[in-house]
Amino acid sequence: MRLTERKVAAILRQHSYKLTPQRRVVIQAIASNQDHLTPTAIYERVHQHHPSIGFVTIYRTLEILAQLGLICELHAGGSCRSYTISAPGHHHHLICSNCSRVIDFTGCELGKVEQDLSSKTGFRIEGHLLEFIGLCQACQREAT
Amino acid sequence: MRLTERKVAAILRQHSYKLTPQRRVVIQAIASNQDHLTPTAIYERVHQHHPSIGFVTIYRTLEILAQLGLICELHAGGSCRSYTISAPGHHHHLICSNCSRVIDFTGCELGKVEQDLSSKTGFRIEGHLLEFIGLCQACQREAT
DNA sequence: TTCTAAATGAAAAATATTTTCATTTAATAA
DNA sequence: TTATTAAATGAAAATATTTTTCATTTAGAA
Ligand SMILES: [Mn+2]
Ligand SMILES: [Mn+2]
Ligand SMILES: [Zn+2]
Ligand SMILES: [Zn+2]
Repeated sequence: MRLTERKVAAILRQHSYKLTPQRRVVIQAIASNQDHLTPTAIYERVHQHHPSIGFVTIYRTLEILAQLGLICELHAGGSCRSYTISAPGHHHHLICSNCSRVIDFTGCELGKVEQDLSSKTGFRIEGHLLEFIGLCQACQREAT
Repeated sequence: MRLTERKVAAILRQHSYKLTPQRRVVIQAIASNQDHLTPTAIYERVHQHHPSIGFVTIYRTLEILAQLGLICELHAGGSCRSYTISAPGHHHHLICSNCSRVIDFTGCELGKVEQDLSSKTGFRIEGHLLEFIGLCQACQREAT
């Protein structure tokens, strides 16, 4: 799904959000970059050409765009850092995007993928994190 | 690897770290819990029985324990939240634990795993994040 | 015991994120 | 157009998270 201005405008309007110059600029900053940008990185890029745009607008815009599915949010939510006893490098989570419940599961088959990647990239792979995001049963019901 | 007090003591000593009462308590808090605990959650648990322990000690202790591989750190590093253009729910990263470089890769085979999980748990799965952690070639060399 | 490198807690600094509120503006309909 | 108004903005303050600094205490070795 290329993220054309037209499309963004339509989707925003559908939800009675306005397409403001500030939002255009934020979208442009994200769309024109392959990397994952932190709010601060986005702010800095935007700020160069539009010094009047503040941090608050960045945060608010990101929240809306992510909610509408126009951009994708990784490792979201306040402080997402956490600790657990060492199960060295194997983590498998099933996360409910609504209620944030986390279920651990076992039995992933990533050995093959891991080897391929390792030989292709030269990385010495030490562990992995596999997270599925979705809606738990309770939250599916609740969503009517 | 059960995390016995004896073992922890040995490993700490090996690296000329001291085994202090505060560290005992933090380790105990993490080891006695299945969940992933944020620094704040750990602080709160510890604080109930040992109100004199401060936040700084928690943070410092977590850093050391993680570095020694005694505990496992998830979604680490300051602000780990970031945004990218929508590739709905598919994310595959190869992350260097030393220099933090992130490489995207394609072609994971998770359909089967996803279906199994879905039918086992009732989750409606909408996306996933697969991250391999390791050392990139450059950092392997550097580590001599 | 004595000694000392390492650890601690308090406070402050640095970041990151959210809330509040007065003002401005995009979109729509006269 | 112009008027209307719900939505958006920016500044500032409030909150939350993480790191740094430093004077004091302590674990562990001798
Ligand atoms: Mn886990
Ligand atoms: Mn990615
Ligand atoms: Zn749920
Ligand atoms: Zn590297």
